[in-house]
Amino acid sequence: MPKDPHGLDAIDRKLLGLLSQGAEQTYAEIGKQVGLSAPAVHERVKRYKATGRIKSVSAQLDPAMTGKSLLAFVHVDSTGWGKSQAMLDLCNFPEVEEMHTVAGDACMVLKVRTENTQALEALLARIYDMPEVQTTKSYVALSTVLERPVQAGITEELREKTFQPRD
Amino acid sequence: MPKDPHGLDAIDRKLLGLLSQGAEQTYAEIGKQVGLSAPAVHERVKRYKATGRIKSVSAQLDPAMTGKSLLAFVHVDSTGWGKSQAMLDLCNFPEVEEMHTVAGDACMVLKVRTENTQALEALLARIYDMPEVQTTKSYVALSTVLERPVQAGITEELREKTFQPRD
DNA sequence: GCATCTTCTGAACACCATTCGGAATATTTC
DNA sequence: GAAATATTCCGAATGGTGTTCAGAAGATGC
Repeated sequence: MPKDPHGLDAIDRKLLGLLSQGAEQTYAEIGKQVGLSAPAVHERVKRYKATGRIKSVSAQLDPAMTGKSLLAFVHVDSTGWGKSQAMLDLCNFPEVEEMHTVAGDACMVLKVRTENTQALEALLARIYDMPEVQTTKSYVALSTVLERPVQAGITEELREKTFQPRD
Repeated sequence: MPKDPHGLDAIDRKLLGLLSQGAEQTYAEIGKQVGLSAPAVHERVKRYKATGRIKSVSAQLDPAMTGKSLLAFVHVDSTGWGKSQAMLDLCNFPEVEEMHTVAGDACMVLKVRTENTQALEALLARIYDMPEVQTTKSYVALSTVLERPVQAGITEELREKTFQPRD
């Protein structure tokens, strides 16, 4: 049973992959797909939750079906340290799904989902109201080719194909 | 029982909100929080799945715990139509979580999660190999303030605070 | 105001998650 | 290398929960 550098064996990766794509099968059915009995699957899943590998099990909502048809990434450029209280307050909007501080020519990147362009405009107006905000750049999604949760797999190829310093 | 413009009443929104934040409670417990019996909750949830409001119920993995410590948004600028086959092939990498075509000064926005900077570099090298790709800009996340799935709520304030054309 | 459709509730059932002892396998230790 | 320990697994039993059903309550339409 060879273990990954992250303490996961092949069955673990397969299990996490299956669970991340749908946690509605019974443990017996899942077990059949990985060659384990139901209690064995249960034990492993319990461990994933205890160790934090599985953060939560939750329902994925369809954005369009709940009034969030428009997706946009908003880059915010601000003077000084970007993480102001006013910025953190944006997290209270259900329209704001992600907020990251980034390296690059923007201070923060927001992923927001609004009902339409008007609501996005209103949200942007709110952002511009902050005194420290200098510029925002919005990238409105025209079509989403792919959107999925964190995947279990890793590409070995990417780990190998790196430039090795010569000694 | 007043219905939203999206065919959802107050209980629906509350239910979807609860389920999107954790689908591990029993129907009886959930029902208690919204003032419904277990079978009633079950019926509504079944309807959400049938109508596509709930896309799936799945486990959320911790990126760091599965070897994806680095988060980056990659903007790809390409000549011609961005959605080439080579670009679509990137979806096969578990490191690529999102791919959108956007309006703005970039053609596509990718959300990628790699083990480290080396793996990101290898992925970028792969992108640059495409003949149509002109430029890429990467925004590496230094810290993630907020990251959560699609929320059920909508901010009424954003709908109201829009500029009304005068007639 | 009556008929129809929808949605709820409580009880009954069937299924599945969960627990447990014991066997098999890996890991450590001497 | 073999004994000792720890880990992981399976099969069977059980308690809890999802699920179904019939009937009541409510909403909707004519």
